[in-house]
Amino acid sequence: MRADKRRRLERAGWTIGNAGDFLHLTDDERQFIDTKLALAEGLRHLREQLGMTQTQVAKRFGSSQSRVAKMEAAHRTVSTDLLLRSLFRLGANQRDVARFLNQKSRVHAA
Amino acid sequence: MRADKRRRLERAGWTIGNAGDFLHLTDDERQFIDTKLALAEGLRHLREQLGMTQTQVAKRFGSSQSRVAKMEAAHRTVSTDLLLRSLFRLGANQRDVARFLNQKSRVHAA
DNA sequence: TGCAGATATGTCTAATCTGACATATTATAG
DNA sequence: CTATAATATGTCAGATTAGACATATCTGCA
Repeated sequence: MRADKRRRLERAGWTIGNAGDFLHLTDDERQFIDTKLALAEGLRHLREQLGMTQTQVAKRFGSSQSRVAKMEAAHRTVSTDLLLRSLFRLGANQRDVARFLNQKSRVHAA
Repeated sequence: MRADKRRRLERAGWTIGNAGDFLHLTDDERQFIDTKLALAEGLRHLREQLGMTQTQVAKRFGSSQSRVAKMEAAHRTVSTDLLLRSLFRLGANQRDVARFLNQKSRVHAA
């Protein structure tokens, strides 16, 4: 992995010291992170397709813009429960979610 | 929905008074529950395929048998984060998870 | 029936997540 | 550049979830 991916993970709240540390993640932890990132990206795409701002989405969710930003960043304080519920609230269905997961992972082992 | 489904949801910890109450769930909440049930079933099938008991799985997870039982029951005190992490720990990958989601939901609107 | 292994349920405390809010950064128009 | 809308980051208190443990129920089988 290089800088771009690294930055994404760090922005997502994963405390990563360096690439070496990253490699300490077990395979299943990596897959879990990939899954979260996939859902987060799906949420962002869905919102953009709907032509909504994070603030508008937040209002619809009864949440705040900052939480929506964190959802889309797959921040560590955001659970997959929240991501899934949010996707469904924006009109996605299980098949859509499955499609997001099958999309090639955006983060690969270094 | 009928008794069997109803019982499943109740066992899963969803406080359901009656079918009418169930219908008060919004569509997105129903989809979220379906998703959780799909992951929970996937976990049970995976464990059975591996020929492991809940206790063995618990040991591997560093958790307890009771937690594993609750995972497989999609109990309300179990998050999708825990279900996903557990699936990956048992060797599933994102594609497998996506397949579980695409499996026809086992719970349908009444 | 009665025992043993497996699975299910209830409750507790610590850890994690949630929305709110303040504030910072970034992007776009004029 | 410089407003202004949009998005991102940090922190906190209240809500939810995690694992532990006790205990109950279920499932064969002698």
